[in-house]
Amino acid sequence: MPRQRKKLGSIRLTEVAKLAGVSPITASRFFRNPEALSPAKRERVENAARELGYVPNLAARALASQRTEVVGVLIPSLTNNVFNDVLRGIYDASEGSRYTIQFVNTRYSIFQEEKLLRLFQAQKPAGLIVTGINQTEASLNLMKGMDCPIVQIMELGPDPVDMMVGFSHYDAAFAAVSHLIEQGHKRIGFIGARMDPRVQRRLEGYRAAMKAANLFDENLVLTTSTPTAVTLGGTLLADLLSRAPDIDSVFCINDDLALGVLFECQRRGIPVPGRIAIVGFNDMEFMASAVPSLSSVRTNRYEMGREAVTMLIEAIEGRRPEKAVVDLGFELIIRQSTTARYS
Amino acid sequence: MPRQRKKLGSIRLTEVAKLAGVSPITASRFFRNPEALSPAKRERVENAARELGYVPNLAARALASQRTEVVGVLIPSLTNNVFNDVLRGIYDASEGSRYTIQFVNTRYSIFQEEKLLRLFQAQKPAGLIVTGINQTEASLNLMKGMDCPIVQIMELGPDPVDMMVGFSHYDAAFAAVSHLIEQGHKRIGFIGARMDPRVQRRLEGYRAAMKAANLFDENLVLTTSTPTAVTLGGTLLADLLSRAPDIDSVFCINDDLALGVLFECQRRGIPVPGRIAIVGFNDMEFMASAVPSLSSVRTNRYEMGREAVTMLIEAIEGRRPEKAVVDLGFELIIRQSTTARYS
DNA sequence: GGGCCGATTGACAGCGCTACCAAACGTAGC
DNA sequence: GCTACGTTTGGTAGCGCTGTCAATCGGCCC
Repeated sequence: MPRQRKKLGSIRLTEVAKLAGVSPITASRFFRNPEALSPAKRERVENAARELGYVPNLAARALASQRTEVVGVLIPSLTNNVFNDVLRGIYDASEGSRYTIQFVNTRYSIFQEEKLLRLFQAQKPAGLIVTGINQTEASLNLMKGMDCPIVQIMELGPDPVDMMVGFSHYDAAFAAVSHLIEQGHKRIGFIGARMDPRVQRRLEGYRAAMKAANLFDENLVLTTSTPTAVTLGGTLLADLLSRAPDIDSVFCINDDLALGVLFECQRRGIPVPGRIAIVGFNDMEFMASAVPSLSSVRTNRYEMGREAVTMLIEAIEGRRPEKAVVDLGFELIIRQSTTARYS
Repeated sequence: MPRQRKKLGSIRLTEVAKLAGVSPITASRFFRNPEALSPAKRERVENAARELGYVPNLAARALASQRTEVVGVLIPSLTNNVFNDVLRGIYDASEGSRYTIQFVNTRYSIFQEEKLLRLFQAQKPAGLIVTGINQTEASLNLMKGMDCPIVQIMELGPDPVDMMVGFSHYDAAFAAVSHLIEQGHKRIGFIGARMDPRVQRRLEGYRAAMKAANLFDENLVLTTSTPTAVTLGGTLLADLLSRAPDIDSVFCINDDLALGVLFECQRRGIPVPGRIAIVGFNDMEFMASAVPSLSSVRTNRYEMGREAVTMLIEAIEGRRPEKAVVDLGFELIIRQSTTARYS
């Protein structure tokens, strides 16, 4: 005796096929590769689908085809505004494509990342976007074993798992600090928070630029593992000033810290840039508005997201981009906080 | 003749069952409702699964069970930092649960929202979180027809589709403006951007408070449909000043605008709060850091995300929360920008 | 007209899991 | 010991779609 199963009222592909007068498989093809149908049938199926309001069952499709149309995105933080912009680029560029973005938060933990990677692996995603180049050995093996394209974003490195879109944090920091040096600054402080791998590389860039000019002094470097915040910028400046009162400028590893530093200067009546010059990193929108306007290193975060998805989708669909590694560069944006000596 | 299908090497439930010496269906039960198994078998299945590194195939599960463990989230913007905090709360609270968050961006369009809702409907999500209470008629019907719990977030209204977590934007704005009035301000400007439904309600709150004090003047209200930005705050203040040079304070519908207003005042040498007092909205982290520190209305965005998911999951699992509508309130945070007359 | 080839179309089976019911297994009461 | 009842376990079928290969069709050349 046949057991009754709750029959969902939703329209199946078979119904569409019946209405269109074709076989189910032909209807199926219409949704995956319309070009393969003769114009007549194509139109018939299209009309039938529209008439019935057919929506494919993705679970069934995934089960039958052994793959999904999900692009997994592993991002270390939702608090850090930088990733907002990246995500926005990712979502914008994926819109209109057949792919669905599924993003997860690694919380700056490579072990969490590994765990999530394992989860994704089981889901057989169409592609993967991962942040950075510092993965665990196991994660790297996992990624190499997955037969889907992968883009590493945010930075560049010598051994891409597959593809890469980023820029050199080292070079960017080097350029920012060099600018300060050119402006005649000698006691350039470094203020860093969170200290994730990319921030570490900015520190290396700072160190290299300072050493090259024979200006490096460990006392000028102040870092903390605390998550970044505007308020923290003020606190860190206070700490740095008590340790090295003679600083004449500060390189902040992001704009929130830079803004906090500016506010702390205002609070203490320290002229910016007269007494202390400030450079931030990322060039968030508010940097141009501040008084004085704040110099920063513009990074192409939105474009990074866009480019990563675009490359990924091309690769998924068999059109691998010529260049597997894309350097989106950076731009030093010089504003009043490092030039005008007006205050 | 049997057609060969690419046999994926991944371990299936059957393998686990075999190793554990139970039937597949028993193994299946272990993952969905371990309590139903006898302790002995439970352990056997658990060990077998661990040994084989079994990960369930979600597509097959979804197909067989006719439901997914996906929670859909419809958010109007990724640019607006407010939604960051909400999303963060959503992700944090869903972590550790079996549910996966799938979020989409409506771009402040109720038609885009309707389209996405339709998409979700086909996916049979376990639950849904939607922003606000202004949906199209079709969207509302769609939602009522879906047999999954739904939480509307960000604001409150008289007719919840199902559940609601938010606060009164009207009351919050009313409180902020009343505070300015109490401080003796009479020419209180209103600066608004984007003007989405929630911002509209803040405008209504402003209008009501001003009218109640007999201070309302249409010339004091400056709005634009442009997306919000710090720079925009400065521009809008400039516009407002040229239209109503006698304003003694400004209520900004968010903190970015408030910061822009502060910067513009600094640029023009206008003392804050001496000549112009400023109140923002949301109480972002930087408000406390600014010089002078900026008053604002604290809204519980992170908690809103958390609460929404928590209620949703409870409801999905059959434990409907007692209160279907949760008011998370707001708090007026008074700082120097509306009190200290020091500058 | 026949044969060949590429373009379309279709039949069949099965992806991995769970809903449904039935059977087996306790356990308590008489 | 037997029945009654609740608990645990298993068998069967099928969720809706697509991979694989075979069959059919149409056009073209000789």
